Amino acid sequence: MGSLSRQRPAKRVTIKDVAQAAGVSVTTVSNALNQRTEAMAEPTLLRIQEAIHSLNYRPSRVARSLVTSQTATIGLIIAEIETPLFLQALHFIEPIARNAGYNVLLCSAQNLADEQQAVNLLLEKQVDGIIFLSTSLYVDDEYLTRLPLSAPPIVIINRTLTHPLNFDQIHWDNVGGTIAAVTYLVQHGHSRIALLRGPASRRSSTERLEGYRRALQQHGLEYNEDYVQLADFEASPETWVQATRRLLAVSPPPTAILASNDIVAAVVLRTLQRVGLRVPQDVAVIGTDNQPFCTFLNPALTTVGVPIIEAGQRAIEMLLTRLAEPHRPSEQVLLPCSLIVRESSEADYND
Amino acid sequence: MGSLSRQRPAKRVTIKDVAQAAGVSVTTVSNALNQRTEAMAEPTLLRIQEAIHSLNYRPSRVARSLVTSQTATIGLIIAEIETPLFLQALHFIEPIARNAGYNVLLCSAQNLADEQQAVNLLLEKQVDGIIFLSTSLYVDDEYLTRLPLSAPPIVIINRTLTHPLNFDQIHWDNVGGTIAAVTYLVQHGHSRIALLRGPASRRSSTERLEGYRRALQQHGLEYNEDYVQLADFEASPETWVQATRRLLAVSPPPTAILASNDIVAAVVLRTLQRVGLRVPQDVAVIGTDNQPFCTFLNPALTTVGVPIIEAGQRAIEMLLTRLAEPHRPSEQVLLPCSLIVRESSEADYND
DNA sequence: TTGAAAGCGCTACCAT
DNA sequence: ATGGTAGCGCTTTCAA
Repeated sequence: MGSLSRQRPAKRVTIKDVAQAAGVSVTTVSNALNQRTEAMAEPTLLRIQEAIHSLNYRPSRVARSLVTSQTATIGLIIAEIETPLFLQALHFIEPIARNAGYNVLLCSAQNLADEQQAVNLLLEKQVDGIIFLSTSLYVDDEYLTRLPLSAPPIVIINRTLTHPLNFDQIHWDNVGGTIAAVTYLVQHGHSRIALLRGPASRRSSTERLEGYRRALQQHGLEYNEDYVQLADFEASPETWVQATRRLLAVSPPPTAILASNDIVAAVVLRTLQRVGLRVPQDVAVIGTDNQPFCTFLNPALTTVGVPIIEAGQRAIEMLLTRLAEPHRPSEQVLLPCSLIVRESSEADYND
Repeated sequence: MGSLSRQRPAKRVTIKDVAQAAGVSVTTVSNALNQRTEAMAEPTLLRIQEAIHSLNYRPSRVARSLVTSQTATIGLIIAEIETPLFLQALHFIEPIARNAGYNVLLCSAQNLADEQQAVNLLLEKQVDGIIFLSTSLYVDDEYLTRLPLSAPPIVIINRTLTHPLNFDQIHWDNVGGTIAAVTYLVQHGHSRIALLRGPASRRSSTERLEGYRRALQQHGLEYNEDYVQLADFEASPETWVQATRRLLAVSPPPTAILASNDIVAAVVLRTLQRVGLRVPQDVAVIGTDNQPFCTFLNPALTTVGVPIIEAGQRAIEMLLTRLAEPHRPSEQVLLPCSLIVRESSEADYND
């Protein structure tokens, strides 16, 4: 835990001090603090408020939590805190939680060990609920089956559980999103559609590849492995450039490229433009994630949106619902990934 | 506070249960939990560990906090949580805090009322320290002069205080950053340098305008008000396009444009390219903030970096230092804003 | 080497 | 309409 050796400059003003100053009992002060004022004499309440003011008193939630065993805080364990997309979810989760009277205690966790430590900590701090915002990397969740009975409710976003666990869960439909993108391209006359796939270690990459294959099949197009190249979004941009060049070297070259995420797509855009190809007239480009910067690329990037905001909102709402109704059956939600059409795909083909 | 009416499914296992199971006193268990094991008999310790394991016990930090009056958590009040740049600071603050044994409790605050509420909450939750990550909007901080003596130490990032308050503070040098950008442009042969300024309500915008004027003067260039247009980054992108067009309509038009932030710069880039101008050969463009996407624009964007990461790191470090040494004098840090040269400015001029 | 008991600041029950 | 008091789960003297 590190060494927490420090003296607070001044002793805290307590409910006792307030009671004494107002000439009432602590019970009465407590009642006043908790809006149990119906049966309270006006002047008493006033004296208490006056005492609170003049002593600059703030009730201790720590003491309150000890007796109520509720902390009014929710733990958020975020795996990919370096990804702006995931961090962005915070922007929506925090206000909803706050409006419901909860604060968010943030823990980032890069791996299983971090994650276990975070969970332990949140249990020790007695948070009222936990949200996992996960990567699509496979993580062993065996330890989650051994939580104490007193553990708070848990909501899991974007994670395939490896053990039977009946938590509330939220996923998004990577397969469906990719199918939507391919279908859109086919409808605009494309038949030579390439996929820059992400690393196989990610469930999301696998699912998108799956969606790509299925969509081709649906539209009676042949799967050509030359049109599928690895563009690992964790590797260097130079590798994405090379992957793009490999696609362009195929004969005949693709007329549309699905990129493994929006950053890769931006680099693809640039690579195409630098060899003199026009987007979308010569090649259409579609990204993945719908990061904010998509709108101001040149051309603005068409992309398969990951519903991270909805996921964050739903997660906190599900948690609040469960807090209100602990015994309701657990819920599984699959959010759609929808195609957001912008300029980088807006041309029709005939070849 | 909302209504927190809920029963925990199961009673918590307490230190008492552990003591009983191990056949020792709670004191001894407490000693074991807090590594005071020097004078402890081996078998006793083993029995305790065994009991902890089999009961699946987690000590309550709430109870611990009540007696130690330390919570091992730090409050972060973040004004512009919607800005990826500010959110990004979290990625660096959280791990440092965690390594030092602290968690981060997050509060977003859009205005003064939010902020006051957040501060009150953090005081009630008895966090060990508070970091303010502020906008450059002017906010009244009178209420901060009236905090109770028991209030924890505070570190303030990016805020000009309106009242005498001796908190640790971190700023960054917007004036210097803009001077660096203009100087760089002058050295590359530019003399017609335009500024898309941000809204006057922001200190940062005012400071950048100030830096622009000073730099022109330093280099013996005349201030031409036609070269200064408003591009409010809170307004619509269409207004930035118009501001850019106004600059291009000036005779003679500028050969370089400093944008109010990177997003505006991206739109400027696109606007220039769409009227057939090449960047940087015809016009150089420089952004502000150094957001991650700068690197994969086409051309990659030269920008004046805002040291948000360093600010976050320094803030948490300053807080930890103060926690260790409460009585050290307060510290004021001014971090440099340095020019990050990329492709959008890499051409020399002679006209 | 271990234990008993006071007390952290509050809530909640039971009195009056 | 208000108060006394037990007790939340832990740490921390002080004693044994």
